[in-house]
Amino acid sequence: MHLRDRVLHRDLGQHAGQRVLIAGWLQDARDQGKIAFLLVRDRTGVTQVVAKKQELGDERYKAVTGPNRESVVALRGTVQASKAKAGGYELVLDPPGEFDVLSAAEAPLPLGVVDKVAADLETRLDNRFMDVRKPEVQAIFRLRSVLVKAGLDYFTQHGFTQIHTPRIIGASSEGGTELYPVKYFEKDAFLAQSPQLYKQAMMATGLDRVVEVATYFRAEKHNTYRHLNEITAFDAEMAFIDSEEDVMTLLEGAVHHMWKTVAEQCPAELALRNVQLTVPGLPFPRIPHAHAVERVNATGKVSVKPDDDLSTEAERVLGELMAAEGHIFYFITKYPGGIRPFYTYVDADGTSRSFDLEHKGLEVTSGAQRQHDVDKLEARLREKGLDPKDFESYLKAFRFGMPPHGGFGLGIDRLTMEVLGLDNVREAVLFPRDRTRISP
RNA sequence: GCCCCGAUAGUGUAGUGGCCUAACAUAGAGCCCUGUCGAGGCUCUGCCUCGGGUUCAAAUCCCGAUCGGGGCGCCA
Repeated sequence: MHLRDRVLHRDLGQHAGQRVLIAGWLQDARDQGKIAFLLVRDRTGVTQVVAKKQELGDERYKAVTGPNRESVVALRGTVQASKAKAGGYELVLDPPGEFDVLSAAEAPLPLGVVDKVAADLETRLDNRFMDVRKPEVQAIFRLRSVLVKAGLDYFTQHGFTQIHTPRIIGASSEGGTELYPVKYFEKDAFLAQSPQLYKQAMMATGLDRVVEVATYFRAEKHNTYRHLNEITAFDAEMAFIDSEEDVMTLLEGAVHHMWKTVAEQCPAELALRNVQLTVPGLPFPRIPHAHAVERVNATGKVSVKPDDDLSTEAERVLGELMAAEGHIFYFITKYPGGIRPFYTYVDADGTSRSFDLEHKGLEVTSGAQRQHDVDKLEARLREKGLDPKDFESYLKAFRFGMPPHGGFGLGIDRLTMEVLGLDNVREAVLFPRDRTRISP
Protein backbone atom coordinates (compact mmCIF):
# COMPACT_ATOMS: atom_id res chain seq x y z
CA MET A 1 0.00 0.00 0.00
CA HIS A 2 1.27 3.46 -0.88
CA LEU A 3 1.21 6.54 1.29
CA ARG A 4 -1.12 8.16 -1.20
CA ASP A 5 -3.59 5.35 -0.55
CA ARG A 6 -3.57 5.88 3.21
CA VAL A 7 -6.91 5.76 4.97
CA LEU A 8 -8.10 9.12 6.22
CA HIS A 9 -9.63 9.52 9.64
CA ARG A 10 -13.13 10.09 8.32
CA ASP A 11 -13.06 6.79 6.38
CA LEU A 12 -11.89 4.52 9.21
CA GLY A 13 -15.41 3.20 9.76
CA GLN A 14 -15.39 1.64 6.29
CA HIS A 15 -12.41 -0.48 7.29
CA ALA A 16 -13.54 -1.88 10.64
CA GLY A 17 -11.58 -5.01 11.49
CA GLN A 18 -9.07 -4.44 8.68
CA ARG A 19 -5.40 -3.64 8.86
CA VAL A 20 -4.85 -0.22 7.29
CA LEU A 21 -2.16 2.41 6.73
CA ILE A 22 -2.67 5.85 8.19
CA ALA A 23 -0.35 8.85 8.17
CA GLY A 24 -0.29 12.35 9.58
CA TRP A 25 1.08 14.57 12.31
CA LEU A 26 1.66 13.07 15.73
CA GLN A 27 -0.43 15.48 17.74
CA ASP A 28 0.29 13.88 21.08
CA ALA A 29 1.59 10.67 22.62
CA ARG A 30 0.01 9.81 25.95
CA ASP A 31 2.34 7.27 27.46
CA GLN A 32 0.92 5.53 30.50
CA GLY A 33 3.77 3.15 31.06
CA LYS A 34 2.34 -0.04 29.66
CA ILE A 35 -0.20 1.39 27.26
CA ALA A 36 0.10 4.51 25.13
CA PHE A 37 -2.37 6.50 23.09
CA LEU A 38 -1.01 8.23 20.02
CA LEU A 39 -3.10 10.94 18.43
CA VAL A 40 -2.45 11.18 14.69
CA ARG A 41 -3.99 14.10 12.85
CA ASP A 42 -4.81 14.27 9.14
CA ARG A 43 -6.87 16.82 7.28
CA THR A 44 -10.11 15.05 8.20
CA GLY A 45 -9.61 14.54 11.91
CA VAL A 46 -7.58 12.97 14.70
CA THR A 47 -7.18 9.21 14.96
CA GLN A 48 -6.33 7.54 18.25
CA VAL A 49 -3.80 4.75 17.98
CA VAL A 50 -3.47 2.28 20.85
CA ALA A 51 -0.01 0.86 21.53
CA LYS A 52 0.57 -1.81 24.19
CA LYS A 53 4.01 -2.51 25.60
CA GLN A 54 3.16 -6.14 26.32
CA GLU A 55 2.39 -6.81 22.66
CA LEU A 56 5.06 -4.65 21.02
CA GLY A 57 7.97 -5.31 23.30
CA ASP A 58 10.01 -2.69 25.15
CA GLU A 59 12.05 -1.55 22.14
CA ARG A 60 9.16 -1.00 19.71
CA TYR A 61 7.06 0.55 22.43
CA LYS A 62 9.81 3.06 23.16
CA ALA A 63 10.27 3.86 19.46
CA VAL A 64 6.56 4.44 19.04
CA THR A 65 6.13 6.74 22.03
CA GLY A 66 9.43 8.55 21.46
CA PRO A 67 8.95 11.01 18.56
CA ASN A 68 8.37 14.68 19.32
CA ARG A 69 4.90 16.11 18.92
CA GLU A 70 4.03 17.21 15.36
CA SER A 71 6.42 14.75 13.73
CA VAL A 72 4.98 13.24 10.56
CA VAL A 73 4.37 9.53 11.04
CA ALA A 74 2.91 6.62 9.07
CA LEU A 75 1.75 3.42 10.66
CA ARG A 76 -0.32 0.29 10.19
CA GLY A 77 -2.88 -0.99 12.61
CA THR A 78 -6.20 -2.71 12.90
CA VAL A 79 -9.35 -0.59 12.93
CA GLN A 80 -11.63 -1.25 15.86
CA ALA A 81 -14.56 0.51 17.46
CA SER A 82 -13.30 2.90 20.11
CA LYS A 83 -13.91 1.65 23.61
CA ALA A 84 -14.45 5.15 24.86
CA LYS A 85 -16.09 7.17 22.08
CA ALA A 86 -19.52 6.10 20.89
CA GLY A 87 -19.54 5.63 17.13
CA GLY A 88 -15.84 6.36 16.91
CA TYR A 89 -13.02 4.22 15.58
CA GLU A 90 -9.44 3.81 16.68
CA LEU A 91 -6.42 1.91 15.47
CA VAL A 92 -4.64 -0.82 17.38
CA LEU A 93 -0.94 -0.92 16.64
CA ASP A 94 -0.47 -4.67 16.78
CA PRO A 95 2.78 -6.60 16.27
CA PRO A 96 5.12 -6.17 14.57
CA GLY A 97 4.24 -2.54 15.21
CA GLU A 98 4.91 -0.96 11.84
CA PHE A 99 5.55 2.66 12.61
CA ASP A 100 7.69 5.08 10.59
CA VAL A 101 8.73 8.62 11.35
CA LEU A 102 8.65 10.28 7.93
CA SER A 103 9.82 13.61 9.32
CA ALA A 104 10.82 14.33 12.90
CA ALA A 105 9.70 17.60 14.48
CA GLU A 106 12.07 19.62 16.62
CA ALA A 107 11.12 20.62 20.14
CA PRO A 108 9.94 22.86 21.58
CA LEU A 109 7.46 23.95 18.93
CA PRO A 110 7.52 27.64 17.96
CA LEU A 111 3.75 27.58 18.24
CA GLY A 112 1.64 24.92 19.90
CA VAL A 113 -1.00 23.30 17.73
CA VAL A 114 -3.16 22.01 20.59
CA ASP A 115 -1.65 23.86 23.52
CA LYS A 116 -3.86 25.18 26.25
CA VAL A 117 -2.37 28.64 25.96
CA ALA A 118 -3.49 30.87 23.09
CA ALA A 119 -0.87 32.62 20.97
CA ASP A 120 -1.02 36.18 19.63
CA LEU A 121 -1.98 36.64 15.98
CA GLU A 122 1.52 38.02 15.46
CA THR A 123 3.15 34.82 16.70
CA ARG A 124 0.72 32.73 14.68
CA LEU A 125 1.49 34.62 11.47
CA ASP A 126 5.22 34.28 12.11
CA ASN A 127 4.65 30.52 12.20
CA ARG A 128 1.76 30.26 9.78
CA PHE A 129 2.69 26.71 8.64
CA MET A 130 2.13 25.57 12.23
CA ASP A 131 -0.92 27.75 12.73
CA VAL A 132 -2.72 26.29 9.72
CA ARG A 133 -2.34 22.83 11.25
CA LYS A 134 -5.15 23.82 13.58
CA PRO A 135 -8.48 22.58 12.24
CA GLU A 136 -10.21 25.83 13.14
CA VAL A 137 -7.64 27.80 11.14
CA GLN A 138 -7.69 25.37 8.23
CA ALA A 139 -11.45 25.86 8.15
CA ILE A 140 -11.00 29.53 7.22
CA PHE A 141 -9.03 28.69 4.10
CA ARG A 142 -11.20 25.77 3.06
CA LEU A 143 -14.21 28.03 3.30
CA ARG A 144 -12.45 30.83 1.47
CA SER A 145 -11.73 28.41 -1.37
CA VAL A 146 -15.41 27.46 -1.59
CA LEU A 147 -16.41 31.12 -1.44
CA VAL A 148 -14.11 32.12 -4.29
CA LYS A 149 -15.17 29.21 -6.46
CA ALA A 150 -18.83 30.03 -5.85
CA GLY A 151 -18.21 33.61 -6.91
CA LEU A 152 -16.30 32.65 -10.02
CA ASP A 153 -18.96 30.07 -10.91
CA TYR A 154 -21.67 32.68 -10.59
CA PHE A 155 -19.88 35.18 -12.77
CA THR A 156 -19.01 32.68 -15.49
CA GLN A 157 -22.55 31.30 -15.46
CA HIS A 158 -23.70 34.86 -16.11
CA GLY A 159 -21.56 35.25 -19.19
CA PHE A 160 -18.37 36.60 -17.66
CA THR A 161 -14.99 35.73 -19.12
CA GLN A 162 -12.20 35.29 -16.61
CA ILE A 163 -9.25 37.49 -17.52
CA HIS A 164 -5.80 38.29 -16.18
CA THR A 165 -4.41 41.80 -16.35
CA PRO A 166 -0.91 43.08 -15.55
CA ARG A 167 0.31 43.56 -12.01
CA ILE A 168 3.14 45.77 -13.23
CA ILE A 169 1.98 49.06 -14.66
CA GLY A 170 3.55 52.17 -16.13
CA ALA A 171 3.55 55.64 -14.64
CA SER A 172 -0.09 56.51 -15.24
CA SER A 173 -2.39 55.74 -12.38
CA GLU A 174 -6.03 56.17 -11.55
CA GLY A 175 -5.11 58.18 -8.49
CA GLY A 176 -6.60 57.92 -5.04
CA THR A 177 -3.91 55.80 -3.47
CA GLU A 178 -0.16 55.52 -3.15
CA LEU A 179 1.66 53.08 -5.42
CA TYR A 180 4.67 50.88 -4.86
CA PRO A 181 7.45 51.78 -7.27
CA VAL A 182 9.36 48.90 -8.82
CA LYS A 183 12.48 48.86 -10.96
CA TYR A 184 11.61 47.73 -14.48
CA PHE A 185 14.97 47.55 -16.22
CA GLU A 186 15.69 51.12 -17.35
CA LYS A 187 12.13 52.31 -16.70
CA ASP A 188 10.08 53.25 -13.67
CA ALA A 189 7.06 51.09 -13.01
CA PHE A 190 4.55 50.41 -10.24
CA LEU A 191 2.58 47.57 -8.76
CA ALA A 192 -1.05 47.81 -9.87
CA GLN A 193 -3.48 49.35 -7.39
CA SER A 194 -6.36 47.66 -9.28
CA PRO A 195 -7.18 46.28 -12.75
CA GLN A 196 -9.62 49.15 -13.23
CA LEU A 197 -8.27 50.68 -16.43
CA TYR A 198 -7.60 47.30 -18.05
CA LYS A 199 -10.96 45.73 -17.36
CA GLN A 200 -12.60 48.88 -18.74
CA ALA A 201 -10.52 48.56 -21.90
CA MET A 202 -12.01 45.09 -22.29
CA MET A 203 -15.42 46.72 -22.62
CA ALA A 204 -14.28 48.04 -25.99
CA THR A 205 -13.49 44.54 -27.26
CA GLY A 206 -16.84 42.78 -27.35
CA LEU A 207 -16.05 40.40 -24.50
CA ASP A 208 -18.82 42.39 -22.80
CA ARG A 209 -18.44 40.82 -19.38
CA VAL A 210 -15.09 40.17 -17.71
CA VAL A 211 -14.03 39.16 -14.24
CA GLU A 212 -10.67 38.80 -12.62
CA VAL A 213 -9.54 37.42 -9.31
CA ALA A 214 -7.06 40.20 -8.90
CA THR A 215 -4.37 41.17 -6.43
CA TYR A 216 -4.07 44.87 -5.61
CA PHE A 217 -1.16 46.69 -4.04
CA ARG A 218 -1.77 49.82 -2.03
CA ALA A 219 1.10 51.67 -0.41
CA GLU A 220 -0.93 53.22 2.39
CA LYS A 221 0.48 53.22 5.90
CA HIS A 222 -2.75 52.11 7.49
CA ASN A 223 -2.77 49.85 10.46
CA THR A 224 -6.26 48.56 11.08
CA TYR A 225 -8.13 45.28 11.41
CA ARG A 226 -9.59 45.74 7.92
CA HIS A 227 -6.73 47.02 5.77
CA LEU A 228 -3.86 45.25 4.05
CA ASN A 229 -1.27 46.44 1.56
CA GLU A 230 -1.76 43.44 -0.69
CA ILE A 231 -5.37 42.43 -1.20
CA THR A 232 -7.36 40.07 -3.36
CA ALA A 233 -10.68 40.92 -4.99
CA PHE A 234 -13.15 39.98 -7.67
CA ASP A 235 -12.95 42.69 -10.27
CA ALA A 236 -15.87 42.61 -12.67
CA GLU A 237 -16.92 44.87 -15.51
CA MET A 238 -19.97 44.57 -17.78
CA ALA A 239 -21.00 46.38 -20.95
CA PHE A 240 -24.38 47.44 -22.35
CA ILE A 241 -25.94 48.46 -19.07
CA ASP A 242 -28.69 51.03 -18.68
CA SER A 243 -27.51 52.15 -15.29
CA GLU A 244 -25.54 51.09 -12.22
CA GLU A 245 -28.66 49.20 -11.15
CA ASP A 246 -27.75 46.44 -13.64
CA VAL A 247 -24.37 46.12 -11.93
CA MET A 248 -25.88 46.03 -8.45
CA THR A 249 -28.34 43.32 -9.45
CA LEU A 250 -25.51 41.16 -10.73
CA LEU A 251 -23.40 41.84 -7.66
CA GLU A 252 -26.06 41.07 -5.09
CA GLY A 253 -26.86 37.87 -6.95
CA ALA A 254 -23.21 36.85 -6.75
CA VAL A 255 -22.91 37.64 -3.05
CA HIS A 256 -26.14 35.81 -2.31
CA HIS A 257 -24.89 32.78 -4.22
CA MET A 258 -21.59 32.84 -2.35
CA TRP A 259 -23.30 32.94 1.04
CA LYS A 260 -25.74 30.23 0.03
CA THR A 261 -23.01 27.96 -1.31
CA VAL A 262 -20.90 28.38 1.81
CA ALA A 263 -23.94 27.62 4.01
CA GLU A 264 -24.61 24.45 2.02
CA GLN A 265 -21.07 23.19 1.45
CA CYS A 266 -19.22 24.27 4.58
CA PRO A 267 -21.26 23.13 7.60
CA ALA A 268 -18.18 21.56 9.22
CA GLU A 269 -16.04 24.67 8.68
CA LEU A 270 -18.79 26.95 10.01
CA ALA A 271 -19.20 24.69 13.04
CA LEU A 272 -15.46 24.81 13.74
CA ARG A 273 -15.70 28.62 13.76
CA ASN A 274 -18.96 28.67 15.77
CA VAL A 275 -20.70 30.60 13.01
CA GLN A 276 -24.43 30.45 12.38
CA LEU A 277 -24.65 31.72 8.83
CA THR A 278 -27.73 33.55 7.64
CA VAL A 279 -28.17 33.76 3.88
CA PRO A 280 -29.32 37.31 3.12
CA GLY A 281 -32.57 37.83 1.21
CA LEU A 282 -32.69 39.61 -2.16
CA PRO A 283 -32.77 42.36 -3.16
CA PHE A 284 -30.45 44.21 -0.77
CA PRO A 285 -31.74 47.63 0.32
CA ARG A 286 -30.48 50.65 -1.65
CA ILE A 287 -29.83 53.74 0.43
CA PRO A 288 -28.94 56.90 -1.47
CA HIS A 289 -25.90 58.57 0.06
CA ALA A 290 -27.94 61.69 0.93
CA HIS A 291 -30.40 59.57 2.94
CA ALA A 292 -27.58 57.69 4.61
CA VAL A 293 -26.08 61.00 5.73
CA GLU A 294 -29.44 62.18 7.07
CA ARG A 295 -29.99 58.95 8.95
CA VAL A 296 -26.62 58.82 10.66
CA ASN A 297 -26.71 62.52 11.51
CA ALA A 298 -30.18 62.05 13.03
CA THR A 299 -28.71 59.69 15.62
CA GLY A 300 -26.64 62.57 16.99
CA LYS A 301 -23.65 60.26 17.26
CA VAL A 302 -21.85 61.60 14.21
CA SER A 303 -21.89 64.60 11.93
CA VAL A 304 -21.37 64.04 8.21
CA LYS A 305 -21.52 66.83 5.65
CA PRO A 306 -23.74 66.19 2.59
CA ASP A 307 -20.84 66.14 0.14
CA ASP A 308 -18.54 64.05 2.30
CA ASP A 309 -18.01 60.34 2.37
CA LEU A 310 -19.21 58.51 5.47
CA SER A 311 -16.50 58.36 8.11
CA THR A 312 -15.57 55.01 9.60
CA GLU A 313 -17.68 55.92 12.62
CA ALA A 314 -20.65 56.95 10.44
CA GLU A 315 -20.35 53.71 8.48
CA ARG A 316 -20.54 51.77 11.74
CA VAL A 317 -23.57 53.75 12.92
CA LEU A 318 -25.37 53.06 9.65
CA GLY A 319 -24.47 49.39 9.97
CA GLU A 320 -26.15 49.31 13.38
CA LEU A 321 -29.26 51.06 12.04
CA MET A 322 -29.52 48.58 9.17
CA ALA A 323 -28.86 45.58 11.39
CA ALA A 324 -31.71 46.70 13.63
CA GLU A 325 -33.93 46.46 10.56
CA GLY A 326 -32.61 43.00 9.75
CA HIS A 327 -30.30 43.96 6.89
CA ILE A 328 -26.68 42.76 7.02
CA PHE A 329 -26.01 43.66 3.37
CA TYR A 330 -27.07 46.97 1.85
CA PHE A 331 -26.00 49.36 -0.87
CA ILE A 332 -25.12 52.99 -0.37
CA THR A 333 -25.86 54.59 -3.73
CA LYS A 334 -25.69 57.91 -5.57
CA TYR A 335 -22.51 59.21 -3.99
CA PRO A 336 -21.68 62.83 -4.70
CA GLY A 337 -19.63 62.89 -7.88
CA GLY A 338 -16.83 64.84 -6.23
CA ILE A 339 -15.76 62.03 -3.90
CA ARG A 340 -15.65 59.27 -6.51
CA PRO A 341 -12.87 58.39 -8.95
CA PHE A 342 -12.56 60.17 -12.31
CA TYR A 343 -13.98 57.27 -14.33
CA THR A 344 -17.31 57.36 -12.45
CA TYR A 345 -20.44 58.40 -14.36
CA VAL A 346 -21.81 61.63 -12.89
CA ASP A 347 -25.33 62.80 -13.64
CA ALA A 348 -26.37 66.40 -14.29
CA ASP A 349 -27.49 66.88 -10.68
CA GLY A 350 -23.96 66.14 -9.42
CA THR A 351 -24.73 62.71 -8.00
CA SER A 352 -22.79 59.80 -9.40
CA ARG A 353 -24.03 56.44 -10.60
CA SER A 354 -21.86 54.77 -8.00
CA PHE A 355 -22.40 52.54 -5.02
CA ASP A 356 -20.70 50.74 -2.19
CA LEU A 357 -21.88 47.40 -0.90
CA GLU A 358 -21.65 47.24 2.87
CA HIS A 359 -21.82 44.30 5.23
CA LYS A 360 -22.58 45.23 8.84
CA GLY A 361 -20.94 48.62 8.44
CA LEU A 362 -17.87 47.45 6.51
CA GLU A 363 -17.34 48.30 2.86
CA VAL A 364 -16.85 45.13 0.82
CA THR A 365 -17.46 46.52 -2.65
CA SER A 366 -17.10 49.75 -4.53
CA GLY A 367 -18.66 50.04 -7.96
CA ALA A 368 -20.35 52.25 -10.52
CA GLN A 369 -21.47 52.86 -14.01
CA ARG A 370 -18.44 54.38 -15.79
CA GLN A 371 -18.22 57.46 -17.94
CA HIS A 372 -17.92 56.13 -21.49
CA ASP A 373 -18.08 59.50 -23.31
CA VAL A 374 -14.45 60.33 -23.93
CA ASP A 375 -14.94 64.12 -23.88
CA LYS A 376 -16.67 64.03 -20.53
CA LEU A 377 -14.05 61.58 -19.31
CA GLU A 378 -11.23 63.96 -20.21
CA ALA A 379 -13.08 66.81 -18.51
CA ARG A 380 -13.42 64.65 -15.39
CA LEU A 381 -9.70 63.92 -15.41
CA ARG A 382 -8.91 67.63 -15.48
CA GLU A 383 -11.39 68.33 -12.68
CA LYS A 384 -9.53 65.77 -10.58
CA GLY A 385 -6.23 67.49 -11.31
CA LEU A 386 -5.01 64.69 -13.55
CA ASP A 387 -3.48 65.15 -16.97
CA PRO A 388 -5.34 63.39 -19.83
CA LYS A 389 -1.98 62.99 -21.57
CA ASP A 390 -0.94 60.53 -18.88
CA PHE A 391 -4.01 58.42 -19.65
CA GLU A 392 -3.70 58.34 -23.40
CA SER A 393 -3.48 54.56 -23.75
CA TYR A 394 -6.59 54.25 -21.58
CA LEU A 395 -8.53 57.01 -23.36
CA LYS A 396 -7.72 55.54 -26.74
CA ALA A 397 -10.03 52.62 -26.01
CA PHE A 398 -12.90 55.10 -25.66
CA ARG A 399 -12.43 56.75 -29.06
CA PHE A 400 -13.30 53.85 -31.32
CA GLY A 401 -16.61 52.57 -29.97
CA MET A 402 -17.07 52.09 -26.24
CA PRO A 403 -20.44 50.84 -24.98
CA PRO A 404 -22.00 52.04 -21.71
CA HIS A 405 -20.55 49.91 -18.96
CA GLY A 406 -19.99 49.52 -15.26
CA GLY A 407 -18.44 47.23 -12.71
CA PHE A 408 -17.09 46.77 -9.24
CA GLY A 409 -14.35 45.41 -7.03
CA LEU A 410 -15.46 42.90 -4.44
CA GLY A 411 -12.90 42.29 -1.70
CA ILE A 412 -12.31 38.58 -1.14
CA ASP A 413 -10.27 39.03 2.03
CA ARG A 414 -12.92 41.19 3.61
CA LEU A 415 -15.70 38.90 2.41
CA THR A 416 -13.98 35.93 4.05
CA MET A 417 -13.52 37.94 7.23
CA GLU A 418 -17.19 38.94 7.21
CA VAL A 419 -18.72 35.57 6.39
CA LEU A 420 -16.88 34.09 9.38
CA GLY A 421 -17.15 37.08 11.68
CA LEU A 422 -13.35 37.24 12.08
CA ASP A 423 -12.08 40.24 14.01
CA ASN A 424 -9.06 40.85 11.78
CA VAL A 425 -8.67 40.61 8.01
CA ARG A 426 -5.22 39.08 8.57
CA GLU A 427 -6.98 35.96 9.85
CA ALA A 428 -8.51 35.54 6.39
CA VAL A 429 -5.21 35.80 4.49
CA LEU A 430 -2.54 33.10 4.64
CA PHE A 431 0.45 35.40 4.46
CA PRO A 432 -0.85 38.93 4.94
CA ARG A 433 1.12 41.96 3.84
CA ASP A 434 0.51 44.79 6.24
CA ARG A 435 2.27 47.96 7.33
CA THR A 436 5.30 46.08 8.60
CA ARG A 437 5.02 42.46 7.56
CA ILE A 438 6.79 41.15 4.47
CA SER A 439 7.79 37.80 5.97
CA PRO A 440 6.88 35.00 5.89
C1' G B 1 0.47 61.96 7.02
C1' C B 2 -1.61 62.56 12.26
C1' C B 3 -2.60 60.38 17.16
C1' C B 4 -2.47 56.56 21.14
C1' C B 5 -0.26 52.17 23.26
C1' G B 6 3.01 48.00 24.15
C1' A B 7 7.83 44.87 24.66
C1' U B 8 9.10 39.69 31.18
C1' A B 9 10.90 31.66 29.84
C1' G B 10 9.35 28.22 23.28
C1' U B 11 3.91 30.17 24.11
C1' G B 12 0.34 33.28 27.03
C1' U B 13 0.39 36.24 31.25
C1' A B 14 1.44 38.35 36.65
C1' G B 15 4.82 41.64 38.86
C1' U B 16 4.91 49.02 38.05
C1' G B 17 11.21 51.62 42.98
C1' G B 18 13.85 47.57 47.96
C1' C B 19 9.80 41.81 50.05
C1' C B 20 12.51 39.82 42.42
C1' U B 21 19.33 35.40 42.73
C1' A B 22 11.31 37.48 38.99
C1' A B 23 5.93 34.23 39.69
C1' C B 24 1.75 31.31 37.37
C1' A B 25 -0.09 28.51 33.36
C1' U B 26 1.36 26.00 29.15
C1' A B 27 5.45 23.81 26.59
C1' G B 28 10.29 20.99 27.01
C1' A B 29 13.56 17.03 29.69
C1' G B 30 13.41 12.85 33.21
C1' C B 31 10.78 9.30 36.29
C1' C B 32 5.95 6.71 37.69
C1' C B 33 1.22 4.88 35.85
C1' U B 34 -2.63 -1.08 31.11
C1' G B 35 -8.16 2.89 28.51
C1' U B 36 -6.23 8.08 28.34
C1' C B 37 -9.32 11.59 25.60
C1' G B 38 -7.70 19.55 28.21
C1' A B 39 -5.03 12.38 30.95
C1' G B 40 -2.76 12.43 35.94
C1' G B 41 1.43 12.51 39.77
C1' C B 42 6.61 13.89 41.18
C1' U B 43 11.42 16.33 39.89
C1' C B 44 14.05 19.56 36.77
C1' U B 45 15.10 23.32 32.59
C1' G B 46 14.12 28.11 30.77
C1' C B 47 12.54 34.97 30.80
C1' C B 48 12.97 41.18 32.35
C1' U B 49 14.31 44.02 23.70
C1' C B 50 18.82 47.23 23.29
C1' G B 51 21.68 51.78 24.79
C1' G B 52 22.04 55.85 28.01
C1' G B 53 20.29 58.38 32.56
C1' U B 54 17.92 59.24 37.69
C1' U B 55 18.57 56.68 42.54
C1' C B 56 21.84 54.08 48.22
C1' A B 57 18.59 50.67 45.21
C1' A B 58 15.49 49.88 38.43
C1' A B 59 11.79 44.44 35.32
C1' U B 60 9.50 48.86 37.61
C1' C B 61 10.92 55.99 36.78
C1' C B 62 13.12 59.31 32.56
C1' C B 63 15.40 59.83 27.44
C1' G B 64 16.69 57.55 22.87
C1' A B 65 16.79 53.38 19.51
C1' U B 66 14.67 48.94 17.59
C1' C B 67 10.58 45.91 16.97
C1' G B 68 5.43 45.52 17.39
C1' G B 69 -0.04 46.60 18.37
C1' G B 70 -4.19 49.96 17.57
C1' G B 71 -7.22 54.41 15.90
C1' C B 72 -8.02 58.26 12.15
C1' G B 73 -7.33 59.53 7.09
C1' C B 74 -7.51 56.56 2.49
C1' C B 75 -9.72 52.45 0.65
C1' A B 76 -11.42 46.33 -0.75
